[in-house]
Amino acid sequence: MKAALELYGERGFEQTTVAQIAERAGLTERTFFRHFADKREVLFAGADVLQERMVSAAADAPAGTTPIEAAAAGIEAAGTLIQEGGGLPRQRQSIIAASVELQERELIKLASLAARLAEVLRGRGVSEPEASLAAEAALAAFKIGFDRWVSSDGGRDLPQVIRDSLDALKAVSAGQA
Amino acid sequence: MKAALELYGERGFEQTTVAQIAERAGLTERTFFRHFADKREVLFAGADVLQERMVSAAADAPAGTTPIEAAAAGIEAAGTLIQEGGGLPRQRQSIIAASVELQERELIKLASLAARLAEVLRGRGVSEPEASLAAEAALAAFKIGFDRWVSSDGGRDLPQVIRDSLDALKAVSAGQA
DNA sequence: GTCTATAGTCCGATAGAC
DNA sequence: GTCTATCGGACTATAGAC
Repeated sequence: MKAALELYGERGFEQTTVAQIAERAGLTERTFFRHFADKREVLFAGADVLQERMVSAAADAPAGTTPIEAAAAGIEAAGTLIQEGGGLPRQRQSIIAASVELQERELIKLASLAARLAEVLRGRGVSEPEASLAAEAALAAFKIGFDRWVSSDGGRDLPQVIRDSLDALKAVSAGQA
Repeated sequence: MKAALELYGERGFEQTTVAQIAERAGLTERTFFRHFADKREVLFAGADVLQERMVSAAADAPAGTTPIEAAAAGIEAAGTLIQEGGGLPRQRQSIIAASVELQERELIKLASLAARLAEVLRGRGVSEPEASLAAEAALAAFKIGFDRWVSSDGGRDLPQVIRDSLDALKAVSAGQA
């Protein structure tokens, strides 16, 4: 997996073959596909942990919290976890940004997060379509906040950037220019 | 292309080979790939027309329209166009729903719509991140409205369903349960 | 660990439309 | 003559089957 990330960074995702990854890691191709369903999954190995963290945070929000704020708790917790990854998330994102195939995979992972978040909200008594809409809105804020955090050089706090994004989304939804 | 849609519906997308499509259409595999970049693109042949319609509608919104309402004009126009497709969009969606690969492609097309919409909003003087957030919020309402329209049997009006979704998103963003 | 089906690319050749 | 659509065969890599 370290070998895969290195090669994706060096030559690009499409230009890297599984054979090359296996060689560098001292394995066979067959073994690679045992660990990862396909070439792309290497980049999304930690997705389930992130999902769990987000779900827990949203589910643990105090009773009476509005749907959008419960969702906000989820995406801020996700931001905290990502920030703990240090420079790796940024490196990972630059690889993804260079490949349409990887962006497709990224988007379906985000969609899966939104679906789980909507599920949590429904568990909190929110009905449809409000649960799905709150979840999608929160994920939009998460995505854009994360993008801004990645492209900013510096030591901005990711959960805070995500929070600001969500607040901006609220404002723009309310019709503020 | 008609041949491809038939086969995807009959045996499923993954179980259909390009050779089978080509055979039914009376062509060769090579020719299929001249028309479509890959197996999935067949399902998204009209995407550029939809994008243009959406972009025009958003760009033509009266000056002074708020960002979210300009975006709303775009997604409602897209809904009108889809509705003119009759039963085809529903058939298309049932094929997509059965394949993760196709869902990935669908999501990146929607992301492309959001990106174009954000561009239009910036052209209208909206700054970032507000432009991207309004675009993403609108697309979320579009997606969920479309899903609800597809799963409803009846003759509901798609642009109206999308409009209702956006209004619900506004309400939920404002913190209403 | 081997074998195989399939997707998708590259090279070029051919032929009708205008 | 140029543009566009078709076809043929060889080739690589992914991914699944055995």
